[in-house]
Amino acid sequence: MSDTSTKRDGRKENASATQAALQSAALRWFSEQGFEKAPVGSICADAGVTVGALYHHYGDKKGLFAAVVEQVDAQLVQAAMAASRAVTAKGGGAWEAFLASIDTVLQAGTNAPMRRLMLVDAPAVLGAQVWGDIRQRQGLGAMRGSIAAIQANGIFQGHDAERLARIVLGALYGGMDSLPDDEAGVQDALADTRQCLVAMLEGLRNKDVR
Amino acid sequence: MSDTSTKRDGRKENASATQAALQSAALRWFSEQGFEKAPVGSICADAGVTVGALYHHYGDKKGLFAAVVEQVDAQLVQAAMAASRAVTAKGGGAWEAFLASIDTVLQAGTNAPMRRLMLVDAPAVLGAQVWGDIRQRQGLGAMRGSIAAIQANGIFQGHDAERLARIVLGALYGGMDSLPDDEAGVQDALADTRQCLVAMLEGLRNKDVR
DNA sequence: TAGAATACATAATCACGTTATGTTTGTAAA
DNA sequence: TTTACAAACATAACGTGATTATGTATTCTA
Repeated sequence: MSDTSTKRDGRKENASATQAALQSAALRWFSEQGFEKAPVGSICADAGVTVGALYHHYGDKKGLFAAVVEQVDAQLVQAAMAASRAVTAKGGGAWEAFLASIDTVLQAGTNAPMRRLMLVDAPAVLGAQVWGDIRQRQGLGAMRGSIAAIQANGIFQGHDAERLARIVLGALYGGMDSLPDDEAGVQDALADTRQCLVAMLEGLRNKDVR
Repeated sequence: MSDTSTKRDGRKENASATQAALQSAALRWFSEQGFEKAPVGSICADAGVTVGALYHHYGDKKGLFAAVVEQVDAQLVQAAMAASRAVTAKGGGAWEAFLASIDTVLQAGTNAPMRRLMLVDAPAVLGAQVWGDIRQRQGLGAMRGSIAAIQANGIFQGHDAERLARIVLGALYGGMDSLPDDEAGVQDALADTRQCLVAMLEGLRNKDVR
């Protein structure tokens, strides 16, 4: 009588529900207060569970943090790829699609708390190994893919895609750092930042290095 | 009888001696173990003082860390400026002098522990305010000065020097991130990284943006 | 020379992450 | 149906390490 396709494990449903609640509460605390000043007790209280649940699912505080970081990073990659595809769908070339994805990341960098979470706390808290793995799966991997794609179109030839990806992302992060924290005038700063980045990329594009 | 020019405060001498010992020990612990895994007790034991001395001079652990970071950053700026001046002294132009200073920073980035200390731990531990002030006084300020100098030579015109400085430093840090941790092959990677960076900068240099 | 301030040392204290130990509940086998 | 087992938590200590409160010696100043 028990249809195996509809038979679901009530435990797993509950578990993923508490995981979602924990990650949601954790995202708020981590982004608003930073990793250090976000007590596990507060996060769990917000999520409506006890610390036991947290340690059962994530092992430790860093584990929960890693899950949050990867989730946010994945969403950003999705948005960037969507923007890229939108340009392609409208007949844009690989280069324009590439720039569109960069624009998306820049726009996301407008959010200061998110910037700290992803670019400041994440590398420090998670360490080179864990953070490196997450980057490879998400942002860095996507950027490397994008660069490899435009390299296939004859652009950016002659250099390691991995290295180019890191340098481009670094410049992108530097540009995000130059954005003002307050809301006013962000769009102007954003436009100027974009121009600088595009100029550098165009230079890299057209130049036959060495 | 007391000659004011030679009369020195014995307390201050002792104080600066313990500060030097403290910062020296702290630099070792912070660079080798990272800020988190460097107990104040161990640092003080290495320095030959008790925790009372640390809290008397620096207020808290972060205060000591900030002092170490600023000291290291200042030394790097000194080295970069020296390299730049050396090029100028040999008849090189402003552009070549600029590239020489960048080379110096890149070379310093070869040291992985130092990279974590200055680029990973520092922003996370000190926070945007304190770290931003240190950067303005040291690395970022120097880079902004260099860019303003070459802008005076007709290069990099039409953009905010502050923004350009952040973007260039970001690209530089991204390039440092792409360097292998092991010793072998660092020089090759360094050379390739340098080529990428120079190409981007040349692009920014020659392009009349917008 | 008295007083004040600096420069520490020492010994609690306290916050917070972690863990050890229960308890419940769903589920699969007997 | 019952038994057993494991996942999914809750609860209450525990331990570590940063901070602080307090004491003391030394040096300068008035």
